[in-house]
Amino acid sequence: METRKRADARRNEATLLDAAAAAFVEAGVDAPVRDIAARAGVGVATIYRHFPTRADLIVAVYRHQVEACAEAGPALLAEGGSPHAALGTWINLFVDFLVTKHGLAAALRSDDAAFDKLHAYFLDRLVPVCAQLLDAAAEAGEINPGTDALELMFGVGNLCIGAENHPQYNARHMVALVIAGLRR
Amino acid sequence: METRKRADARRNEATLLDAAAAAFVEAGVDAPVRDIAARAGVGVATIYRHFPTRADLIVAVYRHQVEACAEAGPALLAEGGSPHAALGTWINLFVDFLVTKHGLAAALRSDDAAFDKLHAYFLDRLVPVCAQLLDAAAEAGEINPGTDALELMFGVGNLCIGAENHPQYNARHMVALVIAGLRR
DNA sequence: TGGAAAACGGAACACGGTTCCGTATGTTCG
DNA sequence: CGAACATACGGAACCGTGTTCCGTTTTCCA
Repeated sequence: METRKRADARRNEATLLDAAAAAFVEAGVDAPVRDIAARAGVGVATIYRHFPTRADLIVAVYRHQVEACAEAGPALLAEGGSPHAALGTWINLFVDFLVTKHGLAAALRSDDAAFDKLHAYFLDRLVPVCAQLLDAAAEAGEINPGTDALELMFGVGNLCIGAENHPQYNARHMVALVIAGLRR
Repeated sequence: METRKRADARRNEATLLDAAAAAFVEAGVDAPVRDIAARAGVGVATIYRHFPTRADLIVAVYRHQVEACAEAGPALLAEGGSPHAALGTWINLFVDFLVTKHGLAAALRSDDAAFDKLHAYFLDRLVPVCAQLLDAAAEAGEINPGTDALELMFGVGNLCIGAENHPQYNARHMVALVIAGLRR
């Protein structure tokens, strides 16, 4: 069996997740480490012990939402509508997720090494789903084949940066153009 | 006449522009203030005296290139080809500019107040040009009207973030999709 | 040439991430 | 039950970067 963690450690981890989630809502995923620690009533080192990089913490906080998004892909395809429509709907789910998490899109695109894990997690989990949707649409002759799923996800992620500020900019409009541009 | 600046001040300003340009090429537009100062052989305060915010420095370094891009818009239209093609070519000029300036796209999208001037400068200078091209294409019936030039520029800028790293991502592919998506 | 005004340099400060280490607490075994 | 060990903790200390302050130097004009 795996070595059992100490009770206080498990308790602190849960407390930290709550505190981080709250801090992220208020101040974005760049919320200062000290703030999160203070909110949870622990020392800063405790955060680093449980989540060595900020990416680990972000992944832990949002893991279930990412899973839900990943699982929605095949479900949309199974509904039997047009694959292109399914792709569009799914991308919009992803956009909804990103734009409601202040700064997450910016963190995702960051090339800072600390965010490699975040990058890897999102890509590992979501790119295959996107690829599946792209393949289905290409097979149905609705879009031109040859678009790389990774590139598409990267681009959509980029389009979502700064969407929550700047009210003049609506990421969904640009994403819609991209989806339209895929059409054969 | 405007109050004449001291000779050493003018000299330092020119030196700083050179140093900053060099630093930007090597380390991107986020190059540490101290590095730029050291390169120019001046103290850090001298930078702040001449360019109160980083945005001022960036604008000063790239002003002529932005002007060139702005002037290319009407020129492309005047060449007599299809307005939609002109729009595509012009956007690609803009993309070329952004992706060769490490971190500039990221700075542009930043909502940090320090970059307001950078934002304003780019938008004031380039959005009208983009709008002109959009209008021409719409009038020619090549694209659907209703796309906001500001939104398009913002989106294209976002797509260029991180293009110079991540070799798997080519901003131009995504931009091409957006341009294609504009088509009626 | 003298002195006021302009400009300078670098030390000092602020702030956020990261690490270290002495202390406290949970756990296990006699 | 209680001692001893491992685990986890807190917060002070450290580092890098942007920003400001102030005593000193340079320019320029009278």
